Amino acid sequence: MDKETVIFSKALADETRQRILKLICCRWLAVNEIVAELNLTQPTISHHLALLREAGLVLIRQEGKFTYYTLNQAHLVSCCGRLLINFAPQSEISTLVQNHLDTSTSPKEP
Amino acid sequence: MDKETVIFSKALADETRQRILKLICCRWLAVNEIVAELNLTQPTISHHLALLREAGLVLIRQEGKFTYYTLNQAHLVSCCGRLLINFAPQSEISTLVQNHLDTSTSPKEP
DNA sequence: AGATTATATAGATTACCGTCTATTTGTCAA
DNA sequence: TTGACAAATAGACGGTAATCTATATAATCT
Repeated sequence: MDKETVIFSKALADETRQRILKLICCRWLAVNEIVAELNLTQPTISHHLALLREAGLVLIRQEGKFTYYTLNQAHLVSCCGRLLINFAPQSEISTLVQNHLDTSTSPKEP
Repeated sequence: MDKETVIFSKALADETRQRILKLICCRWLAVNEIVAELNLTQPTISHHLALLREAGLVLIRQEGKFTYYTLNQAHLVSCCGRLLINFAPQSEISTLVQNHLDTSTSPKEP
């Protein structure tokens, strides 16, 4: 059983977490900036960020008293790819993904 | 907010449901056949199948007193694609998926 | 050092979810 | 029509998870 895809799906299975991921998709945001965007308390946001961190879905950078988060796109791509390969092996897209994951994880040709 | 990706993720956010999807990935199985494979009661399996049905992840065919289920690969591909486009727009794979979804949902050229 | 701000953690509460047993509904065969 | 089997639904129960308030930890500023 592919446990990783279950962990991944659980991490995404909440509207608040998807809103957070959308916010930090292509940029680094500090926790208080995320709090300012969503209508929730700071501990709630920290809780969700901890879950996302455990799922490997965020990258973290500490800077002074600020902690910046951004979405780990590579891991998300890898997990979506595994879902496609596991559950849609007959789809054309799966072979595309398969090739992509192969070439993007192996070292470059000389 | 993309509600569909939340519904999709919730549907996958359980090990039992992923095991069911794996079983019915490329074939039609009756409920009692699924029950026989997993170590759970028939109502539990029916409950999960209902959730998967509401998420659009299964196709259903009635035949006499048997009800056959199979994984709806097209819908799974579409949802994974939306995850990638939403959350990994900078990834190479996203443009591949984008093109794939465009061409596979529009009518064929004459 | 003390005050202030940023974030994480602890603990409580409430709602939701996975599973079970019991029952209902629907289909077929005798 | 009755009996047997397939599947869905109802209701109960225990566990998990989302949110909050309160507090702890850590860094910065005066």
